[in-house]
Amino acid sequence: MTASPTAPGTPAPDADWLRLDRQICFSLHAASRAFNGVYRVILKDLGLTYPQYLVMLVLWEQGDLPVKALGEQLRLDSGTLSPLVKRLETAGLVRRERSAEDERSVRVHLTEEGSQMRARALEVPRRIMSATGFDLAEIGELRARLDQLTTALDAAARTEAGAGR
Amino acid sequence: MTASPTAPGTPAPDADWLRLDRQICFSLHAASRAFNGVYRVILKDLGLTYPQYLVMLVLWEQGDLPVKALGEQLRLDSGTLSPLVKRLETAGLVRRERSAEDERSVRVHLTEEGSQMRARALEVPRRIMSATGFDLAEIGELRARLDQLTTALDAAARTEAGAGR
DNA sequence: GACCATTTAGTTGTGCGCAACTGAATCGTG
DNA sequence: CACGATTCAGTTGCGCACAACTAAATGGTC
Repeated sequence: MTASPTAPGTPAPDADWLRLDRQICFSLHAASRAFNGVYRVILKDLGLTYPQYLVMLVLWEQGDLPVKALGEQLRLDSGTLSPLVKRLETAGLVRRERSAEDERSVRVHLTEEGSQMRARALEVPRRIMSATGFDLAEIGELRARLDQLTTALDAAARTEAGAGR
Repeated sequence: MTASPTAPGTPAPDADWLRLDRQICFSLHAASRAFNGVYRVILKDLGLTYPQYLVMLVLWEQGDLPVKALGEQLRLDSGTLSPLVKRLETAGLVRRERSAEDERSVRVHLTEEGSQMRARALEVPRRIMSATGFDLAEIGELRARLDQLTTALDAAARTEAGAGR
């Protein structure tokens, strides 16, 4: 089906590289979107998008944090986080407060409603797990691979970028 | 570091599930964005975004196709493809033509410039490969896993969706 | 204390992704 | 032939992601 169309023994010609290129990166891209689709369905009850859910997970786990710290953990910059957190605030789940010590910093606090949502979110992971059809070991293995990949890609993006920062 | 914070012998409490959940889905999400970042750097010379590059790959491989067929192969709907293809047309890489037999269908044709770009794109896969730090076998393995995951997730999204179509 | 570089959020603009919808062409069935 | 359902592309609206920028606060150095 997706097997090589190349005659046996022939080194992969450029055309095959383009095919392969599509396959690997596309697989990742497609898997990411598929995950997003499942989350969209499961999170609909909570009224959260997947990135919003990620922010809530971090807050539930670590308590109030500055936007900066959220961005570091989720690898998102203020251009993404600022409007996202603002939407969470509009939904009544968080509150933003300028830090007293450092007026540049904005801490994101959970509201009562935001804290209470955690209880309703507890079932989400299990539903996601079952949707993948993978067991814990397989997921762990895949996760390790992906993290390894991300690290390599991030490093490559910096060097490929020429005189990268 | 990311190891379980749970006391030995204790069955993972719900809190740990929320942690794990963040890790697996987040890993995939992060890897996908990291890939996108590398492509952004590498494709800048060609003036393409990653999704635009995917469309060009399909056209280089299979020749002119209706929008519908592009969407099936890339798992994208017209809401995404229509403006994307329009941008490719503005860039002079493709041409859109209503099919004569079926006036509903629009075939996407490569222009001369679009066809010629293929030669310049041939080096892209190798640069991407080297950016991943993975060899062919590892990539193939990862791809198989991801495709398996996508299939499971797509199916789950349909059934989770309640009376899903 | 004055000045400049850095840090931190936020804003703007562009593109992707998807749900929901519109409109035109086609097909099927009576 | 007529009429309703379906198919296909496109549009609208919303949210995410990121580059590039702005604005305010902070820190370091002379």
